[in-house]
Amino acid sequence: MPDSRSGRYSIGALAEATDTKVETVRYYERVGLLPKPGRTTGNYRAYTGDHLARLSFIRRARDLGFTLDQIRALLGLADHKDNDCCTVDAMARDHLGDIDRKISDLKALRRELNDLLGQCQRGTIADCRIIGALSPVAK
Amino acid sequence: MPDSRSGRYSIGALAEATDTKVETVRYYERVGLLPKPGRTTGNYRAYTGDHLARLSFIRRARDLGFTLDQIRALLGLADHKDNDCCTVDAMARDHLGDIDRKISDLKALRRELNDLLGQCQRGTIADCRIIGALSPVAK
DNA sequence: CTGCACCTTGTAGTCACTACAGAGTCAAGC
DNA sequence: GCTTGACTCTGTAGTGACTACAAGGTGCAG
Repeated sequence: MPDSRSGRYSIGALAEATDTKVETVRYYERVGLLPKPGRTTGNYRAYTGDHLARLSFIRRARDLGFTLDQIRALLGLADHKDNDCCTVDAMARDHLGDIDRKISDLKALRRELNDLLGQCQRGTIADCRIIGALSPVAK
Repeated sequence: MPDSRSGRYSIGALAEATDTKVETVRYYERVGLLPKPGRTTGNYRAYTGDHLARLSFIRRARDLGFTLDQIRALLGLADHKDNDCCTVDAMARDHLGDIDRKISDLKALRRELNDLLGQCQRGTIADCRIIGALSPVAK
């Protein structure tokens, strides 16, 4: 929770409010995703509500699987409120395509691994079908 | 293709045969997944059929999404042919569970992103639903 | 003998963090 | 005022699984 007098957050408070590790908050600052906050007399970072908003955006987008580069782009777009939002839409659409590809890859993988598992006869490694299926044709 | 006289492969030939980059083959050697091969007079690596078999195993397991640590374990098990294969089975089963979790996570993500996309009105960023959905409640 | 493809080692970069070490700050309790 | 403990600071290095590059050596065809 923010210091009631100044409305400012310590790094720990900001981290907790956004379910982020303190180190990660500093990391976002280092790579330029989160603007450098002011400092207290003791050189502690003092964040504002704007920082909280921005960090929440970043975390939410990360949860949705956007990369930090994509988020940088989204933040850039979000800062120009009079642009039209087709670019944002296109980015989300691209991302959706990526996710669809990943899902179908994983499903194929699942099928294959499951087939392998169905063949386990609980014998010795020498006739283990899983090891066999992973091994090359013959050597 | 192997040198016809010795049945040995250069690193490039091994890489090509297993659809692996040369650097990756050297990387597997460095991290102890692939045994160090013999060398030619000119200090080139000279691989045998055993190396080819082992690298094929590694690549196939990687394709199936096993981590290098898991592959290390599988290779260790595969080397003791009289062990029973329940351990292998359990590893594959665990891995299948991981994959199922990933698939359902991605599906949830997909739903969420798709809902967001359905709301695009092609207006300005100021009323973009995607940006809005990513942004925190109010600041 | 010249060119070129291939190989060698070593090092550093990628992504998105995460984990430390060693020091400083701050507030509460005694 | 002093101690304790939680918090914060900077800087550096580690993770996984590669990937890229530099600067040099090797091997072979023309």
